[in-house]
Amino acid sequence: MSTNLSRSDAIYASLRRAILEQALKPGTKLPEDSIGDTFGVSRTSARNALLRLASDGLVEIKPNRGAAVAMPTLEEAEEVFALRRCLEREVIERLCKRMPRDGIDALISHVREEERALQASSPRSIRLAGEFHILLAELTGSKLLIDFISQVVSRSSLILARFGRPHSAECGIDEHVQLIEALKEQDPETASRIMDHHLHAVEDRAKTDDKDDGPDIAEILNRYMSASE
Amino acid sequence: MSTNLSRSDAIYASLRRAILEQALKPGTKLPEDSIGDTFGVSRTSARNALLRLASDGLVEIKPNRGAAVAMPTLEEAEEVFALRRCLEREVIERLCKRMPRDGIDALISHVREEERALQASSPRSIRLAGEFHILLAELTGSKLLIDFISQVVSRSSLILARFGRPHSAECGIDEHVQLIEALKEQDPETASRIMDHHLHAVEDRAKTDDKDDGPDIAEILNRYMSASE
DNA sequence: GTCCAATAAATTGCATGCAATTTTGTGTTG
DNA sequence: CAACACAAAATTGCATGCAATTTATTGGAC
Repeated sequence: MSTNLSRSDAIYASLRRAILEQALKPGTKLPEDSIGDTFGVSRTSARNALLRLASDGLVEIKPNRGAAVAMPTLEEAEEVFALRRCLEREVIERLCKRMPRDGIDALISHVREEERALQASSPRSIRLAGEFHILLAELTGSKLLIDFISQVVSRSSLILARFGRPHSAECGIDEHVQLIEALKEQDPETASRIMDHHLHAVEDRAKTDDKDDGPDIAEILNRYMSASE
Repeated sequence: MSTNLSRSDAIYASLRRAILEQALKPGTKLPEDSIGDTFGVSRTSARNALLRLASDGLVEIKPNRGAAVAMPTLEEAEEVFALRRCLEREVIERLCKRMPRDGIDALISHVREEERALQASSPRSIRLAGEFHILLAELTGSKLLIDFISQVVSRSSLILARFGRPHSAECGIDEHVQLIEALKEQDPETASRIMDHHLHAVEDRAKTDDKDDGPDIAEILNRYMSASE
């Protein structure tokens, strides 16, 4: 474990990543004991991490029944995307008013990384696609907006994992490129239109009905645990 | 303790209420041991409740330093109100499109309750004022929107507790009444204008600089613990 | 009086164990 | 075969204790 991260922080990061990269599928049980064993810690730390993931909406905890990766319904999917559109519109409006000095560069750099991950067929590409949107929110400088965007983006990923084609990224990179171009021009109308179009495309991609079962939890967590060291 | 509520649920509810009614002021330390002692449970349950309150933004937890009621800065205050305006606008738009069958009655009933609490000079009036907004969100039927509205309303209460006059409610009841009238007419423009005006008024009221120190934690928690039984 | 170091006290991070609850497996019956 | 009852196993909710960290107190020096 890294010196600065508490045990529960490390577990949180690993589980989060595994869920967002679709290695842990919706519905996958996450027993405290198994997680604790896998990370070589007690249930206490595992439980803390699960509580945090639950508040992010990535995990569902039912009393006396344990934790599992959240299983969004189609109804919830509608809600998430509707609210996401509202929030991302707000992000775009704010960024057209005020884009930080290195904002455009950071976005371009991020898209580069998305491209590299996609070419390498790395599972990271799925997570990075979502993180582009979180980066947009970060550029607004509003902590609470970042938190809310992060939640809707995470939930979108779950929806994709549940209802979309296996291992498909939720965003097209070219759509991100177009958005950056519009943000450069600081035209709220165009940028908002592109974001709206992009989010509808994301939503459509997320709603192809296709499901399969996931492999053994410890196996997956081992991979993600190593990655966080 | 109620039969259906877990220990941490009961503690969460009591602490939340105490914070929202301004009995526990921003910055108040919340030691696990004290809370556990007050409620007659171990630290485990106290810690779980604190973690939940932290994810709501009502409590701040720092590693190795413990938990305290959140202390919003003026900067955070700006953010919260800006985002709140965006979200409440979304609520209003949705309610003008679709108001549930008993929606208006529920709102009127709630305002009645606000009035009664205000007449009785009950600390509940502060909490109820915020809960009017949460009720609006509930009428949209969107779980996630309720969650986010709940967070911004809670944080607004903290801001008021920090920067506003002592024991002042964040909303004028007449403003709520006006809003209900506008929702009855299902006119999104008017309703949005009134809500915006209302939220600016709330924000102004929240920014009178005045602070004082709070009394003993156990004393306050005892009062709120009894109330949850 | 202020400042510093040492000590004591308070508190958190975490592991562990037990009781309660839920899930799974097995055997019996129709 | 399906349905049911019961036992065993797995898991959660929670309390408790210990080590680590932080905060408060005390005493001494200037």
